Amino acid sequence: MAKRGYHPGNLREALVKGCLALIEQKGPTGFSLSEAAREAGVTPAAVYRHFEGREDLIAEAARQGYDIFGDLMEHAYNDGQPSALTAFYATGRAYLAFANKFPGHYIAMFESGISIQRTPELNAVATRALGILEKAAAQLSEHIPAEKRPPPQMFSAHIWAMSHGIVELFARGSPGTKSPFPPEDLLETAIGVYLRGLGVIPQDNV
Amino acid sequence: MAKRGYHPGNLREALVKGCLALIEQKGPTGFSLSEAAREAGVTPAAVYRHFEGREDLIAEAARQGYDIFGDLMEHAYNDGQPSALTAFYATGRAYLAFANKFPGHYIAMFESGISIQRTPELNAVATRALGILEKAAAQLSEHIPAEKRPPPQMFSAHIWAMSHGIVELFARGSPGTKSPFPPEDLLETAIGVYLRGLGVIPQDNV
DNA sequence: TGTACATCAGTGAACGCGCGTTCACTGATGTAC
DNA sequence: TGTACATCAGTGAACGCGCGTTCACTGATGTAC
Repeated sequence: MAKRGYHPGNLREALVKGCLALIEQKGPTGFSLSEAAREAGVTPAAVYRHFEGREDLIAEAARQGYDIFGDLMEHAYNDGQPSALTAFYATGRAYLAFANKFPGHYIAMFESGISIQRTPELNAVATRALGILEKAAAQLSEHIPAEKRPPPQMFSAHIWAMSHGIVELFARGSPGTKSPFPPEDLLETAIGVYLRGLGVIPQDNV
Repeated sequence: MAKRGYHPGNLREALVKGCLALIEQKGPTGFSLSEAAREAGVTPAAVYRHFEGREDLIAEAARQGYDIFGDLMEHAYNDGQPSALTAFYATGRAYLAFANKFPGHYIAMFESGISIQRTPELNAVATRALGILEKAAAQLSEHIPAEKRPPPQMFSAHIWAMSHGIVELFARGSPGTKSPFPPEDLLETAIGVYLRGLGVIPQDNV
């Protein structure tokens, strides 16, 4: 029988889980390393067996987040095939769904202030996830009349920014800035208007 | 001759200023009340003469931010008159300019997690500022063919989200997510595409 | 199968530190006469 | 103009607290023979 708080082999995961729970409750800087240890039922000192400190712990949470995020985006993208349009919409929706379903990871990734460049591994996993959005954008942009086609990178940056903005302002309990529209509708409509502006959807086909 | 650190009459402002500097350097939760006091050259206890605590101090920074923001947006809006289109573009640009020029205020307003509902005064000043964006949107939406006109609130929510997303991801040193495009261009192009999608700008007029 | 030993992942005590908050205090400023 | 007094905005000492970090330690697990 294990002693209270004795987690051989899985403390690392338990700490990340506790960290995520705390991030959701108190924000990325609203808790201490000791608190995270307590959450996992363990002495603060034990944390140092697995992480260099608080930042390192959050970076690991973000890393896992980008992993999940990448998978989600990839699935959405593939499910939308072979239509470039459907695939593109699906990745947008997946962004929002991810933020809803994994708020702790989302915060660790986009609001905690930890750098994507922090470790090569974090960089790689983030690049992969965001690359899928760019791929979807590139594919769709082939359908755009050449003379009004923006660079696909700009294209995906726009959609990313829009999704992120909607999440930040309207989807999470961003304080007091509720809009009268559900965030999903907001995003859906925004992408629709945007794509019409690009000529990907015909003007009449409203 | 005043003693070192003796600020009769203006400590309140000095504290807000110090707080803004610290927010820029360390983020909205990266400093303590004592640090803010030190920044203003004053004992921690002195802070309690003017604020209830750290949160209250940040709320005041946000309040001043919304005030400035409202003025900026209003000027931009008025300068763009009488063209609804020009006025609208100008408010979008003003959003970005504000984030650039007053990063501390911007963070206090949109990233510190303090609620717009915190005090009636904060609520009022925020509502005023954001109302200008809605006004510009409403005015512009009169130019949109009725059958494809989204509610102006949705319209302004889109532009707000897009601006906010661009600021968060690309304009401030958001870690490692530099895009190859200047944020101003990103926003300008995004709004252009979006307005084309709405039919406010003719499709050919690219 | 049993024993001896190395490794590993935790404990818990200890440390110095800066924090938030309170309190009686002090000295500068403003006001009445 | 001078004086007495109230008010106001700061000081600085004190407190208890939780934090991060270190360290020697312990006992469970895995491995060799």
